[in-house]
Amino acid sequence: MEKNTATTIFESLSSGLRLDVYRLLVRKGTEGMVAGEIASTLDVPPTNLSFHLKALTQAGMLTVEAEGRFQRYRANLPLMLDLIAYLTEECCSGHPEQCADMRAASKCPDAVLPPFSSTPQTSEK
Amino acid sequence: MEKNTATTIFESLSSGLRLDVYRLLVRKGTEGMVAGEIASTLDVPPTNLSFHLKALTQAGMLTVEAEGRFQRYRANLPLMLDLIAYLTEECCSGHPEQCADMRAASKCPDAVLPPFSSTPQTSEK
DNA sequence: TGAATAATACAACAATAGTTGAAATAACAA
DNA sequence: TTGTTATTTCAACTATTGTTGTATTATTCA
Repeated sequence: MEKNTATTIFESLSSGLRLDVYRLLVRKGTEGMVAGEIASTLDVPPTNLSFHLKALTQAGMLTVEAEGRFQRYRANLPLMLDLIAYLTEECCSGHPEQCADMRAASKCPDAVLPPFSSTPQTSEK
Repeated sequence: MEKNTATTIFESLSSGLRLDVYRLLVRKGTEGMVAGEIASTLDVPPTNLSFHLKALTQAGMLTVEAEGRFQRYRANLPLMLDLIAYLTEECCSGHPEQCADMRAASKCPDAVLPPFSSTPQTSEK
């Protein structure tokens, strides 16, 4: 993953409203929601929502599909998993026992750090 | 996790420089680095780095420990794992088969979505 | 003690992001 | 066709963030 891709993703989730949108769509899964439905659910002006949907979509966090005059948005979960892999790339490089310690300290020990659990990731700097 | 915690974390990683700092420290593991070492490695003015270290530390992404007149910074990996759990909370609520599909679409299929892995494995439907 | 070093705080300015209402575009329905 | 609905684009304004140099605090060492 490119560094710019990662920062754009983080930027896209750094607003409370955009985070609400993304999490709402994660819950909806493959069904997704159309723009107006999202706007009324979160009680934001359509023009403002459109601004944030654009940011999320350009970051790749959402996909959009036209349905007549509606636009259906869905969360792009695979991209999130790729981001996680990028973040933990070369974690504790050369010292896997440290990774195990940190993992155990999480409230969610079932979350597997990709480079620790499996084949080494290719580092693209 | 509080929503404000999550947006502050994303905000803290939305700058290219702060992302460089975080990833550098993830690689260093429990050893960490002192501020001046980070500044010279990334070639940024100390005053500017200090600004960004403060943001990352206030977001909880870094810990800091005084060593005489040095300040040693380390990445807080457990918080990242908690963030992942928060993001994928209630993913595809009620439709685990969708989660499996999305997971398979990732470049990193070994990355386990926490709420999916802790969901009862007995599939009905 | 006094000089040197590590790091942060402050102030000023430059740059970017967020919100809103009005207007434009495009699809549907009567 | 004409009117209605869904969504986006645009322009203006407000608010926030990023960078830099200087000053300050605190620690080490001669």
